[in-house]
Amino acid sequence: MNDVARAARVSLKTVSRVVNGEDNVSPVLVAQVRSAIELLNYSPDIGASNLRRGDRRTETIGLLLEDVGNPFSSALHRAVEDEARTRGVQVLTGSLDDDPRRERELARAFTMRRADGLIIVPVGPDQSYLATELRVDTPVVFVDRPGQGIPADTVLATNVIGATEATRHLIAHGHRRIACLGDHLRISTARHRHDGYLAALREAGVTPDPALTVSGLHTAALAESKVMELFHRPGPPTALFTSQNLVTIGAVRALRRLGLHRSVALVGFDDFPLADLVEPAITVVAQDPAMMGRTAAQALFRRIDGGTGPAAEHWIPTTLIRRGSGELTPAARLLDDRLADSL
Amino acid sequence: MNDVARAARVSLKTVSRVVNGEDNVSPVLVAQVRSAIELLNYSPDIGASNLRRGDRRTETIGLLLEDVGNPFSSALHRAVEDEARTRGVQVLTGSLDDDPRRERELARAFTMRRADGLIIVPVGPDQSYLATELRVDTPVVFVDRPGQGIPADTVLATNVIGATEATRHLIAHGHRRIACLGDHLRISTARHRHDGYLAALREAGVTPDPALTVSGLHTAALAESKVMELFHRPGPPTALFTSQNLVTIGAVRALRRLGLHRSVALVGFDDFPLADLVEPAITVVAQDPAMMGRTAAQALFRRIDGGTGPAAEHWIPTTLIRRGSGELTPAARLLDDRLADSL
DNA sequence: CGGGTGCGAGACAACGTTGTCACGGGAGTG
DNA sequence: CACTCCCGTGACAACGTTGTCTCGCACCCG
Repeated sequence: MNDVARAARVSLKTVSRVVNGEDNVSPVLVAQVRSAIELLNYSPDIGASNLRRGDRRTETIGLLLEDVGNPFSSALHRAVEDEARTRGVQVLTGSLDDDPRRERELARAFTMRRADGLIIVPVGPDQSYLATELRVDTPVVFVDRPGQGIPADTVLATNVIGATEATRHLIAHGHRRIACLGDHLRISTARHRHDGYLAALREAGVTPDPALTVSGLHTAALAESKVMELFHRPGPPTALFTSQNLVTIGAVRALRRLGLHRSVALVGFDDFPLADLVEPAITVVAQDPAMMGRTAAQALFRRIDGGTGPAAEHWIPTTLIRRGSGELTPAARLLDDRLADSL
Repeated sequence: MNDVARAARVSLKTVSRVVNGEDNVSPVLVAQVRSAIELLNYSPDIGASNLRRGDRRTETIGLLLEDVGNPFSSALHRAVEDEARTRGVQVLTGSLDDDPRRERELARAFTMRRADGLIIVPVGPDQSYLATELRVDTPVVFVDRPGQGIPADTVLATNVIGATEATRHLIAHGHRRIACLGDHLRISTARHRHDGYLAALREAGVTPDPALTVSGLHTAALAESKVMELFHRPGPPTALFTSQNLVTIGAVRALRRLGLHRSVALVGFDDFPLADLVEPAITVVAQDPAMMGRTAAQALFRRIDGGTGPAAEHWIPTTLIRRGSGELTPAARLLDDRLADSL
């Protein structure tokens, strides 16, 4: 900027005025400065600018996701980016991989870069570290899972309701032995979806069989092998409720290998691309990750812009999408067996 | 930092020394400073630090993707992040949505934030603007597509070879009327894949039918309708080569609606999740986005670390994955028709 | 015992930018 | 014609941090 001032034969301050589009600079000097900027390929340093400025905005926010590579996270990411873009704000991203240490590291890294705010899909059991790790007045919004130990706006899917609806749907199709497969129950989404499953059973007067709940599934491969196992035991289920993306996919693979994909009903929580193209198409309780991301970003920017008031909870509804796999009845099993025999 | 110095009753410089882990500070003072830092929740400002520092590293890089939400981009993103993580570097991301204006805007935004380097999936026809938009010595790496107008390391999939292999595979299964469906031919990947398709036809002595090349497909919905159209015209193909992810998915949907999914062969360029679960499973020429991202990041960090030498080209090989859809023969069509009649 | 050496610590300037204030001159007012 | 006011411009300090220089002191060697 010094160089620009020299080249344009004006003071440093005048260049600053031109760059920031302030009033009261004569058109002649503006032109001079502009051409000097052009000539020297000058690019303002937003960091140095913040240093001096009163308001301190880096126009950058941090986004801590489970894994930028997975569909749910990347849909969320995209929505946050779109919302940020309308404000000229850039997004720093990081994957947590279920590692609380990593969560903390990233929060620190983004704080050192003076992010204006953070959107977090929390993985650790406790986020109270944020109170000290963050600078005062750095707003945080939690998405997908509630954070613990620090009040903050939170955006959640209606996990219990959605899971209840999924299970109720299976019950309505005549199922009584319904398995619930999901991640560790210490993860709030998995727990809430399991709660919804139990609620629907209770409501229908079905006594839950603990042998039909499998938790701790966090990869498709693991889910696949556990489902295989489930069907090699006595008293297998006639329907599956899979409470997460990867688990659903693992279950589909397992049912296929077992030749049961046309006879065992399946409803998954969280939609995924191509769910409509497999045979049978997969019935799911779809979340709306785009809406969740948009809502979270809007909440964050409201806080960044000085919004006050107690921490809010935003509930994003889920939708049951009937595609076929969830509408199979227990009878289909018998029918299918006969069909298989006839070939 | 001033406050910390006061609280620890030492000079500013001593705090700086402790924070940066420099030698020659007495253990007593180190402890004092540490506890003052703890007490005040002090967090260093990496921006201010760079301002003074000689080397000027923000430990932040920029990543310009097609769309953070699509599987190819997000796999790339993940690999770049992993590579950056080992170096304590954070990643700023942005989606370009095929908009050259956006490409330029983001390059500028990341430059203002003093990113140490940029990894770009270029969309514009010309990247020479980078020469002026970027600060000198900001390295750039292009991925997936070559950039024009500025020399830079480039990471590319073996598009021509992969497309040739895909088409050859279809020819080997007896096909002669093979359609090539893809994005605008001004996009280099689409063009190269089309070139590979033509090369394989030529090699086999098949005269390409221009009516079997459809370009300009950039969404699954558009691809779906164009494929439908293709089969409502006289002389339809017996096999499809789809040169991109979304086009493949659109084609699968179309074939299904037409009831041709078991009789018209299909090989897609670029793998996608669940390609193995649809019926028939989709044969693809898989790219290795993780390898591409890793390679790009490594190249970038080499430059950031002062690596010199002429711009390098890195070619990442593709792999043909046979899953069923690409192994259907023209005869399958007849067989399928008869089967359909018999039901 | 004198002089050199090395180590711990601080003072100060500078990085790129902007807020604040001051200054000079032309226009407008009485 | 003197006075005020406003407009365009520049000088200067300050933001948070670190490189450079200096200083005082303890230690070692001859």
